[in-house]
Amino acid sequence: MLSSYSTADKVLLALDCIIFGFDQHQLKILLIQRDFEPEKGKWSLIGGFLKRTETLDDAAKRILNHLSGLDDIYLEQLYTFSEVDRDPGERTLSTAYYALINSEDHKLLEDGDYTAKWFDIKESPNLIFDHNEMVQKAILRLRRRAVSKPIGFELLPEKFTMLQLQKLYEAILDVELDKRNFINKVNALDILVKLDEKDMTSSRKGSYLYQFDKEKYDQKIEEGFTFKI
Amino acid sequence: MLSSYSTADKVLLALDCIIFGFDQHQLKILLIQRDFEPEKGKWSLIGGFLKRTETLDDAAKRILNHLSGLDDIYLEQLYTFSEVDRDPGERTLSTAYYALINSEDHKLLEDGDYTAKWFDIKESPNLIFDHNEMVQKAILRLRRRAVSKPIGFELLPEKFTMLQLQKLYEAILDVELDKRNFINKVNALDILVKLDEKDMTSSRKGSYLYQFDKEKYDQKIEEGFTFKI
DNA sequence: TGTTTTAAGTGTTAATTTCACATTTAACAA
DNA sequence: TTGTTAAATGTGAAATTAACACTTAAAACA
Repeated sequence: MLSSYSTADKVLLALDCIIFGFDQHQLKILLIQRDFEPEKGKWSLIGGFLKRTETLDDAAKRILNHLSGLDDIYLEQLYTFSEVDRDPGERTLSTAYYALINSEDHKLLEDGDYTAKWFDIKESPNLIFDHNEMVQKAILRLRRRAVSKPIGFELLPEKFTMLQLQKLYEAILDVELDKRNFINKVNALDILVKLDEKDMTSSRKGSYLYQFDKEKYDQKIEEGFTFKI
Repeated sequence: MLSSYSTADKVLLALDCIIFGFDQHQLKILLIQRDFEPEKGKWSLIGGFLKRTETLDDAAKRILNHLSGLDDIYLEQLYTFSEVDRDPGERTLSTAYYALINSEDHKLLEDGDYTAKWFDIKESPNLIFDHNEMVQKAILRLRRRAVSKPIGFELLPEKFTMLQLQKLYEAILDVELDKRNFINKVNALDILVKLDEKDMTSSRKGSYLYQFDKEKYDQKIEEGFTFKI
């Protein structure tokens, strides 16, 4: 190997977080207004730079927490973007992370330093640099993920109705699903507990609430099962 | 955003290439003996450092070519590894790339500076740093990839037998497949041309050779079809 | 020349999964 | 009590997948 440590170039490594949110209806994305040059004032993903003493996973969490107040979010690495001129300021690579959270549960910080704001995914503004590309890639990954492992149970309120779960899947996959088939498939997974309680806000009859059985779920994951909507 | 360019840390960014090969029987992996400290003499993935003026894709190609003589290989980004002490020499992150090639077609350079050598995937030596982990992750990705899109047609000789194709899938997936079902599924894809020629090396009767119909294949890819063995 | 040997080639059936689809029911309101 | 609203429920047809064994072509050999 000809290149050794001493002669190799060092680079800036940024992180950008694609945070998807679900508010019972729509898939949203969390963006901030960039407060420094270049591209000051434009919308961008939540981002920052890696420090020498942390892993990428740690950095993604730190940056997300710092810029949005969000805590305890499971972030997954997506891809490292490396076009030479992707950031006109300085040669910077960026590792993108993504997460899917319940945008109603997690309250955003609202102080003056920066503004993090939820956008409907279909109406989000144009983003700086290669951030649009990052979002596209994250959506594709999220979809593939959603149909292979049950994603998003963690996303809903602790108790939720089948319809809510279905809406979540419909939002992620951007398709309409058949109610009966959806219920049958989810029930076949055997990872939900049907409660005696009903949610009465949406209809006269009320709809049963379900809870997610963490133990069974973890067991199934271990067995390596896949979910296919 | 509080961190700006000037205050951010710069880091070394390495690349490591997981090159899978197939020689009609086994899945192999290409390794080299490291010729500098730390860990000099131990086996490792083919790796090097990113230069400031190139993309990761370009760097991966350059490094692979330089250390193995392999050219024109399609490499795909796998993951960026970032444990703080993953490289005891200096704080270094590494983006891993992987590829699958026909190890008989591509001849390796054989000069004295370094030694690249194929190992049976099931008998490969222990590797330095986190390279074992990289290989594991690459295998999983390759498997997922293999069952969703037809991979590996490019891997075989131009003309190949059904059995060769089946062996390739068996090697990647590490399972045994039923001959009849395999043939039926592949034929259903309608992307192979059956030739009048036979391969007489393996049996008295001889087995028909097939060729891969690039045009049909590209068209199917465009239509977004998936392959499921 | 015909008998043996070897791997290639081939098709059917049962089981499972997926999809499409319409009526009844519980609760409240009027 | 009647009307209204959304929730709950099941079946049959179609498609896909999985399991499975015998025949055939060609060369080798007697």
